[in-house]
Amino acid sequence: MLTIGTLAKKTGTKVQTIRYYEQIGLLPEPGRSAGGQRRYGDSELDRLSFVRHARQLGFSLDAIRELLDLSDHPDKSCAEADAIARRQLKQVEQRMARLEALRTELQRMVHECSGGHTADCRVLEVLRDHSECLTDHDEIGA
Amino acid sequence: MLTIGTLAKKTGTKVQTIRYYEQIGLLPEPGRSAGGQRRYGDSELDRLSFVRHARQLGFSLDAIRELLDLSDHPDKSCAEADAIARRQLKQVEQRMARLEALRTELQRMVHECSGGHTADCRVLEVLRDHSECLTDHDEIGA
DNA sequence: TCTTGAACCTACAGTAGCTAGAGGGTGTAA
DNA sequence: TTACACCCTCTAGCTACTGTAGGTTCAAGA
Repeated sequence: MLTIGTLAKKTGTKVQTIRYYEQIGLLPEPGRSAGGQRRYGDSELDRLSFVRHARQLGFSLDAIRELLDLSDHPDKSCAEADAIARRQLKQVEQRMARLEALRTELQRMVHECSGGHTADCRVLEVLRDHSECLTDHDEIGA
Repeated sequence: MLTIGTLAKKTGTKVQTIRYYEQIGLLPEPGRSAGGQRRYGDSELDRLSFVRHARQLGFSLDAIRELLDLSDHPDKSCAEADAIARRQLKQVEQRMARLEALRTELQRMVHECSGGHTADCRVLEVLRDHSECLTDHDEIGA
């Protein structure tokens, strides 16, 4: 039986995060010691590892909830899990494309800056005048 | 003189967001009509455009605050603005590298999925077993 | 001049995914 | 038994907004 601190160390999670996952129903309520402290077994360790790995791959907690549910029902079709992963992949690709455009413009700003006074700063100038912008950014957020 | 709604349309910002920027001190308090409604001039339009453009490039509101301050002092050295932009560029490059790794693993998951039952789903299997993971992910978040 | 309806106002709550702190209780080894 | 690391709950905070409730103002048309 593991304490919450041990589970945290084993999974690279903060203690508060584990309690948070329990609170939002991502992890089941664990058993408790006589004094009321949480005690975990291997199944909880596996479940939390699953969650952390999925988080590291950028899945949202909602998506992870779906994936966990699928994982709990081995007879269900795999198609749904596949769809979630594809959706995630698409999001990652979109974000990459967006960052690519940002990188280009930031590089331009930085390379053109000659290092004088802010009055002539290319960085500020580019920010001031959107029309100089080579790329279109409809959406905000990386 | 522009109403807040017109300013919002011209800059592609939501009305609430403009009020929020004012609240956190990113935009100055504007003049008001006799009835108490906000009225904006060209300087506010420029300032908000600057903010939006910087946001679109992924700068944080804190970074934008610094950039605005520099922009307000044309005699200051450009070096600081340059440093902020370089920091941002670095962040973008780091995020891209991270997304690249995620994309690789997601592609692997998706390509290996044969479409049967979740019991044999590669997607879930990969998530379950971190040791199969080709990449290291210390940090969470794109 | 009056009315209508869109646009405005403030204040507060909610979003994701945690993280930190206060103030107190538990578990274990010396 | 005492020390001390660890655990508990509860609440608030973070970023950058977004939405809602309940009420007021403005400008155009009758």
